[in-house]
Amino acid sequence: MNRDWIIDTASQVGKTVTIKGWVQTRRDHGKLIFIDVRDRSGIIQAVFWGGNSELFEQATALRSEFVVCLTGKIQSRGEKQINPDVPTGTVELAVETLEILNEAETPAFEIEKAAETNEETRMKYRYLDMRSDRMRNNIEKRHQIVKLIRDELDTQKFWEIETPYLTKGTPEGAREFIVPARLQPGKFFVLPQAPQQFKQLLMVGGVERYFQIARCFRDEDTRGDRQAEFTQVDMEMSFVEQEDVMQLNETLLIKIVETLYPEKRIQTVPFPRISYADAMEKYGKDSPDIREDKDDKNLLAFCWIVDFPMFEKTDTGSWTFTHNPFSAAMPEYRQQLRDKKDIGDIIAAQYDIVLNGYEIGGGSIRNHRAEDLTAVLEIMDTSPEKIESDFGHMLKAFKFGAPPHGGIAWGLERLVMLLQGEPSIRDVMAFPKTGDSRDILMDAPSVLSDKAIKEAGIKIL
RNA sequence: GGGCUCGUAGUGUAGUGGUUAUCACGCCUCCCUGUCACGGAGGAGACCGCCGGUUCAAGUCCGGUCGAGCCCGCCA
Repeated sequence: MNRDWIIDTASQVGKTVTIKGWVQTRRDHGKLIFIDVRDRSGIIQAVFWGGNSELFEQATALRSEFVVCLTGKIQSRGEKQINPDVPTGTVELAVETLEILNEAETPAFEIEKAAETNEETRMKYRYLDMRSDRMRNNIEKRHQIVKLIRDELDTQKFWEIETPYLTKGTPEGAREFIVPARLQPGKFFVLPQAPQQFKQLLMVGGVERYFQIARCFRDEDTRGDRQAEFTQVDMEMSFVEQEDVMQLNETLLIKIVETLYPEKRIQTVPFPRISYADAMEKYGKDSPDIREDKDDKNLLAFCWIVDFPMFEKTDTGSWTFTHNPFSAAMPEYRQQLRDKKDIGDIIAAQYDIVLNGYEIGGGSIRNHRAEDLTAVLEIMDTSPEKIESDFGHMLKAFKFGAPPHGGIAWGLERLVMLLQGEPSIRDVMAFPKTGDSRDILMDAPSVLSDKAIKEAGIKIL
């Protein structure tokens, strides 16, 4: 590829290079023009000297965000001309040729001032926002975190497997996005709120160790730390107990911080473990912020929340699960679950990972025996017909030699948000949605044609 | 479903119910050979989100609406 990265030029004095990027600023001194050129890697000062040359005339026409290809020689700057604030501040590009690859209208906001610009404008012009240091750094760091996770889980013998996005609705939990099934009029797929059932079926399938960087969809109201569409680092393992899952994940989180955020300090290692009851009593929430100094930008206080009650009473007095129906009881409570005795006292083999007051993940050991899952559903007074229609496929699968298994899922954006010190998960997503889950860049959702609606087999009320 | 905050040139903002709506950045023209937040001179750009009401008079007060954000509910 015929281009040199700007960041590399700092050590390339004397070399003739080809730089491609965007014009960040222009400082026109009449017979001397400086152009700061930006690519993904950095910024370099390009110099055009005087007179009436054709090259100089071209440089006069350059404006903010023009896309250019520059060739020339990297030269070191005079001592008084060094800019210590820029990585390439000791060198500059003596331009020999300039090609304008594309012109640009005046940007909707100054790229260098994106941080002060209204978020609505930033989202509408996300492709401009992304050119800012802040957003580029967030996107790059997110990539590096995901890559580290992939590499690490690969060495731990995990397989990355994609599970369907067109799937079956789940009976409880978050409201789901629905997708009309054209070939089965009147029937619908839903988009998964999590790959939960599929990853358990992978365990039945003998995969043993699975992970996925999985997109999940929940049609609920949003928050600064919740989007309708988000990404989970989802994993599941066979032949493990709670301790194994927690250890592996703790090690992985520590490795991410130590490798990619060496300036940050983890408050306590191993991560403290707090029972659900203690967390509620002491902090009033199950995602406590246990930082000693909440003003310390480099302090990361991880903790595990454990010993969740398996069931809680609903408003109507019946039992419901606190997490999901697939969670198993702690080993010492498994007989009690089958006997359906003292239901409110049963502790689940369930764990949440919390960072600086945010739940960044949660998981459990699952019921791998059909009778245990059935017991959970019966405790909740689920009718035999509903058990069969909603969970029959899982119960059936479990009867064909399902291994003991368990797993966890992280909210990737929340983790990246906290590591990057951003106030919202929108800031670590390339194309986030607004508070009412609209995409103001693409203008979605949008009205469909009558033909498309008819083909989908649906009617608009 | 509910509560709260905000909406003024391209961007960020100032603006006691009273004349021609403030400032900075950006933009345009001209000048400038070492700037890097370049500098200098000049210029354009707003009908104050939208609709209605109160008032002699509304950017300012009231109601509604649209849009953005925060929070509660919700998020197995």
